[in-house]
Amino acid sequence: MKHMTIGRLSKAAGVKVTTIRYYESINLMGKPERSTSGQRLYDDADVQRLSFIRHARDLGFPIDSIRELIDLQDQPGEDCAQVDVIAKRQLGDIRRRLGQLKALESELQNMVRVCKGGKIRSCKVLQTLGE
Amino acid sequence: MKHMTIGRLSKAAGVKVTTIRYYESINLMGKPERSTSGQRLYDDADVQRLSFIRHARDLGFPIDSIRELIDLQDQPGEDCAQVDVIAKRQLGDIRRRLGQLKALESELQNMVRVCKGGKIRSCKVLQTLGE
DNA sequence: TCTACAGTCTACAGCCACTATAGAGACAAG
DNA sequence: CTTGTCTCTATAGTGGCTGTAGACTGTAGA
Repeated sequence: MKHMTIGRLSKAAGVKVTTIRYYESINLMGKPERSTSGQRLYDDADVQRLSFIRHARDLGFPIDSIRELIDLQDQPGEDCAQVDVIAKRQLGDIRRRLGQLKALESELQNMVRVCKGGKIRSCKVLQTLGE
Repeated sequence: MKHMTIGRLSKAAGVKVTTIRYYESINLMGKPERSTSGQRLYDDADVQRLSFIRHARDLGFPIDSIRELIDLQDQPGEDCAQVDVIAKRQLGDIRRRLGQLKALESELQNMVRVCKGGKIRSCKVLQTLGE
């Protein structure tokens, strides 16, 4: 019994309406049934799937990884090693970005700290950037 | 005396040729002189400016902030407070992203740690994502 | 001088993951 | 019946580039 409009799915899963339609257009969400007037109709399974996607997106998983994870979910008898690979790849990605950001933070912090005011002519921040 | 081709500028500043042309198209780099056959010609001032841009990009400054910084550079008598504002805004940005990434890292790390192998049916990682 | 081959040119499409906009039709509450 | 909210499609824009196609130019070696 599908009865949920896209707006209610949106609230239930915490994903914007436009984003849901976007997910449909890239086949991340399947094509839903339609009412006689053409409105999309969803059920609780769709809420589940969309919540899964949202959580994974919140954790920074790219869409393609999410696609892989969903495919894997449909093979409950297989070994979960591949899931682990995807999650660890994502963790590695995040750690790499963390490292980069930390380096940027300290360089920027240094730049800002040496600024004692004054004219642009002698601005340490700009000088550092120009090096 | 402008004599440097775009390829040599590219190497001198560490910015790809296509990116230089892109910067020109968005008016971040000015329109260069051309040789009789139409090739772009640059000089050392262009190397300086492009290096400045590159360093700022490496630090994650958005193009629009870089535009502001370049504009400020052209007013050496003004107070550098505005430069400070831009740099601190960028630092704030980076710190916000750092905070987010750290949160993601620990959540992902937890997910991966509880995985003891087994079948997808009982995969903790997928279960956590589905919640 | 001929020939390779690297470099350069323009113009446009594609990337990711959406977001925004326009214009029209559908539905629920008062 | 009106008002306001929801939904529909289609298309363009975001940021910061990257990739592709097809043509032209410049240079080094045989």
